[in-house]
Amino acid sequence: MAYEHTDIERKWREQWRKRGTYRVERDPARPKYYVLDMFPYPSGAGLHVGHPLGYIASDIVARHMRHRGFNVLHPMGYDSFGLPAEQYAIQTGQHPAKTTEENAARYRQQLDAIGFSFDWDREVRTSDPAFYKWTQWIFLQLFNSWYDPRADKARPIAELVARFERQGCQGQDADVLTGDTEEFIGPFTADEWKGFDERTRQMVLQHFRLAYLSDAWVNWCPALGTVLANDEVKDGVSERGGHPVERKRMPQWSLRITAYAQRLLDGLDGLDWSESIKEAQRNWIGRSEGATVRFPLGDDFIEVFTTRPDTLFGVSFLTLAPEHVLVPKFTTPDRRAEVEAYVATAKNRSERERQAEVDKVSGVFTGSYAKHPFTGADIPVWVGDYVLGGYGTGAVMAVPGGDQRDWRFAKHFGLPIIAVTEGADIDKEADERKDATICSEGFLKGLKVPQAITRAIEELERIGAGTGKVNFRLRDAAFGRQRYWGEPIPIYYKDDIPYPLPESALPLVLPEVDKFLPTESGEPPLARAKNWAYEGHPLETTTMPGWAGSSWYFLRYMDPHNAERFVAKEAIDHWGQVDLYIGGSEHATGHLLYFRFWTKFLHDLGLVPFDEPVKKLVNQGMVQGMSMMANVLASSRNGEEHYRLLALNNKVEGAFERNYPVDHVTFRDGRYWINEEGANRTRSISAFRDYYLDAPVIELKPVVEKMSKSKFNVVNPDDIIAKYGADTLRLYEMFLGPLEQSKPWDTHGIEGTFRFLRKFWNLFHAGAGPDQSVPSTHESAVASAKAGGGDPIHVSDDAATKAELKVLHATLKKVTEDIPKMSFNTCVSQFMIAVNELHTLKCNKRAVLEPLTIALSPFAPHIAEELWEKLGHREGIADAPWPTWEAEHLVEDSFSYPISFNGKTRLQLALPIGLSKDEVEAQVLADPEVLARLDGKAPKKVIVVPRRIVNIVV
RNA sequence: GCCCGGGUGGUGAAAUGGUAGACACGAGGGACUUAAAAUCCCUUGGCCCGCGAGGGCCGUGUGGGUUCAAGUCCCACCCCGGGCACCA
Repeated sequence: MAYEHTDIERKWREQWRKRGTYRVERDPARPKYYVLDMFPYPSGAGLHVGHPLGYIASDIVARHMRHRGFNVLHPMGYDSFGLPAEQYAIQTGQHPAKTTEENAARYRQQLDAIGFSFDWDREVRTSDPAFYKWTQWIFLQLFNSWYDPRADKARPIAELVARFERQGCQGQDADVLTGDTEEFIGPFTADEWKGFDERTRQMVLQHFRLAYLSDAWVNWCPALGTVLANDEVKDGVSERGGHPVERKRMPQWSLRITAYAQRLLDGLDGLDWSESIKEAQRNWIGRSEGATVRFPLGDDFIEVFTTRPDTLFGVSFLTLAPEHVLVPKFTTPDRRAEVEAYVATAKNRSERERQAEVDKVSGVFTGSYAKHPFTGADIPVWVGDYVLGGYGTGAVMAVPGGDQRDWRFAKHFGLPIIAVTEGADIDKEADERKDATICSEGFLKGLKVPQAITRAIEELERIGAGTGKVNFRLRDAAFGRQRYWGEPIPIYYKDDIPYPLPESALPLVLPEVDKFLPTESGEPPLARAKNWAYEGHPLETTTMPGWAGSSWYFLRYMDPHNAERFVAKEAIDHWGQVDLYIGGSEHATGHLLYFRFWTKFLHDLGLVPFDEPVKKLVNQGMVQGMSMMANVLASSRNGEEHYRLLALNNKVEGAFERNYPVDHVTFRDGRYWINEEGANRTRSISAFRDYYLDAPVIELKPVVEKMSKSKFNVVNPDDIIAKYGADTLRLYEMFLGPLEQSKPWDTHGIEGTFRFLRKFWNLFHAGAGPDQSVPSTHESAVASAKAGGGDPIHVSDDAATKAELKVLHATLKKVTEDIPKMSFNTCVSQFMIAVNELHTLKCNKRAVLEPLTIALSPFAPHIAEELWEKLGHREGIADAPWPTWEAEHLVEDSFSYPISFNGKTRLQLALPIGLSKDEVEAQVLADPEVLARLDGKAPKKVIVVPRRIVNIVV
């Protein structure tokens, strides 16, 4: 009978659900394995064929490990808070919860159709109060913790308070872990602490809490009533709507991830992650060693960070960032107007812009002079937007002789350029070499750069003008969003001082609001809620960002229904770290860094026994779409002829004989783009051409680009499954190429994997019925399936031949070795080879087909399960032990040696396996053809690699 | 500019330093069929010689090198993709 994938797959989807095949319980008797996919956001667009790529790979590993006797955790859920649902809500008034519910249902339907072995009983959603109760709870732990530099870990804030009461804040404690914009808090004594009022105490503690409220620079858009991310701002206006955006200091919740910078950096070394992701994280954390230097100015000072204290004698001016807090103080009255004007424009430019426009030098003199700590010379203080407020101290000591940006600034404003290194041509450019010798006058003269750095730091520390310091590029993470659809932050305000909600008040459930927009006065949407208060005190109105829930969700899967704890200790102890995490590389520095940060924090509190969430990380490549571009010759109104590009997402042949939906035509990037899917109205291509282009087609060519709805090149897995089945889809996605690589999707290639499954099926059914050569109709297949799956298969219980066993074991070996290497494409190829060979051998032996079915089941679970049942098994295939390969079946009697002359293969010679090197050489040199080629000459050298090659050098 | 990937047939690709192009698509030819679909068989990197059996030369982005032997290792460069960047 024919391979009726639709019926088989429907049958097993139901059976697996009924039987609870993929439900998983903790089993201490077995070793555990945790396979996780990156948390998806259930978007309204549904899945395209690129999305399941990683899920299929992880499913294969999960199923494989289960066959190997592991207790496998393989869950799925939704990162269901997020912007798209909120935007949709703003536009339509539909509650985001409803949109989210619908989208999740659609996702589920699509995921189910692919036959994943997810344990859906463990599904979690970040927008579910039962889940975000614990996200809020972790936030409270962060709020109630500080980072103790002595222990190098987070500790309860109560310990810090006790410490202040005992000995105040001195030394190391006073070296507070400030966020990027906090003002410096000086040391204080225990008595001073006791004398502080509540407001001051809370303010001081904000400087230590790991979740803290502080004033931070944000891109504020008054028209939208919201804060925008850097990439939502272009040319000083919002990308959406073009409203003006200003840089503004606003109270913002932040997480002190900077406290973990060094540990986040160090932890990377032990991880089995791709080097590119680890590098991206290292760059993002951006550790640099150097020194802070204080330049006195009146009763105050300017502190800078530099990696080159050896160039101190080359300092000719200081530059402050426009947003630096001391700018107003150091501006002299005669300069005030000019400085204020400059600051007003400069600080409103986004950081992106300031960084992008390298050649535009701008700045202004404040009128003040600071004292050089070594020479006592007067150093003019400037303001320049090439200095960023958020990095280092927001001020630089400018060394035009040693730093190209300082050099450009000095050239532009005619400031002195002092040579700091020997051999520098400072008229042309700064000398940034790190192997130079210092030439500037002073005690560093003649030293090499590294020695000079050490010496300069010693001197700075000796005279109390500075200290050696490690600086990080990493900044604290903004944690508040002026949005509705996120976790409410469990904070209330009493006399404007933030206090945490008690644990008993969690979850703080997202309130109903009349509109999902900011209030008229610019408050976030939550300010619209009635009675948004705790015991009469107003509640925080910002919500958490998208990455909050995803920073710890992997723990919740271990114990998803626990109402008492975020996860039970026994569950964490059993499941431990994620053994394999699969997802896109776009999360390199966002999610994956926060994920590690939260895990380390929870580890510090003794809540989890490990401090890295993921042992092995694999990034799947992108599946790209294929767009067809047509070059057409078009005439414009003024009569000029020029080429236009027209894109189609279909094959070239006959493209212009079909009808195209006009509403799927867009003009973008100077091109027309058409899509032929989903038409309401259609217009023939000739009419289309007349209407739009009036032009003949000149050329058609395919273009590979991102698969996306906006490019009309999306391929929906549902369509593929309807035609070929989920097993074919799974195999084909894996067959496309290495998992990590990006590759274009071409539906045409799928025929090969479909044919393979049919051939595999036919191995069991050849000669099984009178009509085997004639495929049965769809109706008859349904009927026989209803009869109880008792369709005849035709397998023999005879012993397998040597040749058959060789095919089987070669395949088992390849697949067993390649799955752990994530090399799934080669597995599929091997299955194809096996089936082709068994077909040639006319093999229908149970002894061969049964183990092969188990090996195939992680890749194509439906067909495997169906055949498994037909082979007479009552238990499902999921727990069938993985068949092991045996080397004895792979030994050959002879090996066909490629005989090469000077490295070029010229002939083949079959020789028995057991021969020694010398015997091989003797036999080869006795061969008539070899002799003929040697033409009487003696070979210079003969290389014999047993079972590999013979190379004759002449 | 810096840091990661990657360049192999018409296409997706394979290849512990050891027969480059497995496997699959597409294409061409053939069988079966009234026909189509499905299935099966053969050919398929390029060029050249030969009626044929067969044989030769070239070939893994480019140029060098190491080696008996290089897609694979080393050096220099070019191109494509991704990330980061006035980071002091």
